[in-house]
Amino acid sequence: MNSISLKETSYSILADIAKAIGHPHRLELLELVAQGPKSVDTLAREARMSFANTSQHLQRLKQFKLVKTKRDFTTIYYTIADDSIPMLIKYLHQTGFNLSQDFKHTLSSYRSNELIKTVSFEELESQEYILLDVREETEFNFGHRQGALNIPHTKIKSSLTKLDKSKLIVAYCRGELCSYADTVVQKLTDAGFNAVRLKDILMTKSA
Amino acid sequence: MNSISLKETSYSILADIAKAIGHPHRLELLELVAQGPKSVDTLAREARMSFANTSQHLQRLKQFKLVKTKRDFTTIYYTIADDSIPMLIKYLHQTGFNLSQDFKHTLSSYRSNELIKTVSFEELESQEYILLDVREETEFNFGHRQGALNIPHTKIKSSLTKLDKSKLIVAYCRGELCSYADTVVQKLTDAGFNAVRLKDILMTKSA
DNA sequence: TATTAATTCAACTATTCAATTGAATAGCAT
DNA sequence: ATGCTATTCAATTGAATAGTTGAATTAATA
Repeated sequence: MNSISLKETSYSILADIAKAIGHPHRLELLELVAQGPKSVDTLAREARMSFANTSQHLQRLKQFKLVKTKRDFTTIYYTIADDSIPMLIKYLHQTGFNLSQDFKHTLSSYRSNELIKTVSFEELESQEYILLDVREETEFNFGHRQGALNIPHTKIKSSLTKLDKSKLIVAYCRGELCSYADTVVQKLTDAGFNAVRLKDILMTKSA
Repeated sequence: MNSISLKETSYSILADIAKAIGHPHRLELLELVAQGPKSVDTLAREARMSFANTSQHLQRLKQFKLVKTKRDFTTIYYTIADDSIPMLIKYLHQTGFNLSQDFKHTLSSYRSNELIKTVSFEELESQEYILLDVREETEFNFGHRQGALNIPHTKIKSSLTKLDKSKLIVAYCRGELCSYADTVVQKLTDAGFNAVRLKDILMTKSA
């Protein structure tokens, strides 16, 4: 193999990976499985895609080795295949943010319009706050930010007594495109809490 | 706009960027323009693509705002549109390396077979060496690693007297898929120099 | 104004990708 | 062996992408 065909082969492999993430559904599926093992049924529901379409996209991700599978009796769980993939998607978000005014502004103006404040760790400084992970318990167990309290977004209303009204509540979920933290911030604010959403995007297993 | 359509819009934008880099030719063109402004003619020649095809791919990259253009009389120069793009491609390389045995091994076994030693900065430690940038002078001027000497790969044979045989020569070019540094290492070794290729991949403007 | 250089656009053909529908498969329990 | 649950596969239709050929456009020069 000479250096030209080597170059062509190598670029083709990289292009295949980029194509694998070059569809909105597959990007979302990857961000979901990065939070922990999930079944096809769970992924289809969370992402609001048809079952067959979800399975088709998962086959493509599997074909290019971005996901791997583990069967538990009749249920097949999909997981992220390598820790570099969430990093790659993080940089894709960064590039999207830098290149696309639509990407940059529609998210922030939506949150601004809904009166959802966002905050980064740097902005929090030494201020006292409760870090609230609103993902499912299985996702929290798979990996979460240090010091976070887990209250799944569906259970927030029935868990208000667990929270201290004197402290700032900083909620996060699966990434910047996940709206569960938005919903939680709104509900907590309505209930008299001082609640904001964490800005930092898609995290690795343990922060 | 509700949160679901916001999510869909945002993922579509990110997917478009991923699709834009989801072709071997476009990946190569991006790595070339990351080294400094280049004309269509130059890009077609360097990448060994037809002129029309090169132009078509550049239009697609421009459509998704990964490149921008600047006209100098009749010549149009293409440049990288944002510094996050080389970072994104760097992570794509990392993911390719982690996921694909072919990607990981064909490059290193090719170099191993051609007796081209590779070395990283960490491995160099405090050893004395000459850092040799073998790209074109225009690329070197656009940005290069600190302390590097520039001898374009086409001029290496006529520049041997510029190099100190008592020192290790560490050559680099545009990235891990660029073979110019391979060629230079071979020629220098044949001429009695102790020459290796730098491992670290695609760099930003100034190291 | 005509010519040249550099580049983009349009049309065509071939190939690949995406969503849906329905069939087939895999594993487990009875 | 049969039935159930969960999932994958195959075929179809339509959309999107890729490379080539040749025409058209843009800018500068004579």
